[in-house]
Amino acid sequence: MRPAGRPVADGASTSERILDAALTSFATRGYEASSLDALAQGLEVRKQTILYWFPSKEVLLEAVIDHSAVELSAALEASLATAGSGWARVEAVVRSVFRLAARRPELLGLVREMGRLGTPAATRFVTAVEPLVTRASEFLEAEMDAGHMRRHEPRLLLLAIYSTVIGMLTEVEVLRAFGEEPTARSLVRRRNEILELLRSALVTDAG
Amino acid sequence: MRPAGRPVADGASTSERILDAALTSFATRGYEASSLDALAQGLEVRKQTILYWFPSKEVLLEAVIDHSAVELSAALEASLATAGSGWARVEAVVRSVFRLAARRPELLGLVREMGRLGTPAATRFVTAVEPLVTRASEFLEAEMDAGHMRRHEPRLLLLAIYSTVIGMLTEVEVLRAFGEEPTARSLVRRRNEILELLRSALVTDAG
DNA sequence: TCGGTCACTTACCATATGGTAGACAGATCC
DNA sequence: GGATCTGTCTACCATATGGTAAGTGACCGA
Repeated sequence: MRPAGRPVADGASTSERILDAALTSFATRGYEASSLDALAQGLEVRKQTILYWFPSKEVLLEAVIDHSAVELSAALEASLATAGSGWARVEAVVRSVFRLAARRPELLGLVREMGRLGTPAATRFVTAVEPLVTRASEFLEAEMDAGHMRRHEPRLLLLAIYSTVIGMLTEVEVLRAFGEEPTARSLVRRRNEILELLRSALVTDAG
Repeated sequence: MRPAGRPVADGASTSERILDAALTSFATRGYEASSLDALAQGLEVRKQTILYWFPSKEVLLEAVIDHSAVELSAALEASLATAGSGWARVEAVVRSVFRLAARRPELLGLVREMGRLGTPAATRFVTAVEPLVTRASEFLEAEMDAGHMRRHEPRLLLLAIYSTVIGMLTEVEVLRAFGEEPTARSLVRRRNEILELLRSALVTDAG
């Protein structure tokens, strides 16, 4: 029995730990399938502690969405801000998405979960990510104008890149279902194939 | 109040209607988030009728998986059996996947749901689809041997194709979240872009 | 030292869930 | 016409769920 009262401040705060565990659970098991009880048990805390920080499960979801959108945006904004232009810069961003997928798969998992969650949640997420999408679109458009890339609708292009990466996540799941745990080597090779696929589809001879 | 006793035999049988509704619900809302009550209500039937045909929710899931695997395999085996070789035949199969995604999105949605469902369910599905995967792998390998396609590990190649299509499904969801209902025109154009992407990545000059 | 706040607890509650037991009505077979 | 089988129903149950109310102890400022 853990005593009541103010806890020892070891590492992450309770609300942060809740957010993190909720993100993982929502992204892997799904929002509706995640129970507050199970969440609390994993955190070695009572369910009411969760409801103290986030007055309802829906509010918790919104907080998870906002938090994730910020983290996602920060990670990608950083790579978007790197120097360079043309394909090199696109490749840098895509590689950072790969890194993000390896380091925080829950983040991309949550994005995938968006389709399942209703319009309100999806809208909230999209709104939070909108600035990032706009920046990326503008960059792509500039590159097309400069003749470095084939002309595409930039939003669709982003979606193509995004869905390719999401697809790679799914691939890993399917491989596991086939009982073949992908090796680090094979994953790296696969990434390079995907990059080559994107490059050949996007870049002009001048790029 | 619908009377008890034997129902009128109008169209699909009850068990088929249950299977179909369950597939849709499992694929869109997820297995755990789908309640038997809600399912029954949609079918204008009591929950116990579902439990009469499928003695537990888990058995229902297994039936849905088996049923879907058969339908999926049938649709793709048919297109695999078409004449032709090289890229033309690959394109025929991919196009049939696109058609399937348009006609029965639940089927591909269930495949995507597999990652969430535990190992038993995923194993069951993979086992049921295994012959199809083997056939497709053999075809791809033969094409590579004949020099029509660049050399890849055929399973990874299938996964690439699969994840590209799954990705396109996700794209539509994201577009909708952005409030942009994709038009039939834009979807067709997108499909052609994806086919071109695959072609350029797979086919050799001799293909 | 003492009241207040903060972080977390126990004690409940209404509802929804998957599942069981058994009644009941129509069809079928003898 | 009665027994039986089939498909659906009503009645019920144990458990799990999201959420409310109220308590408890540690810490803090006056």
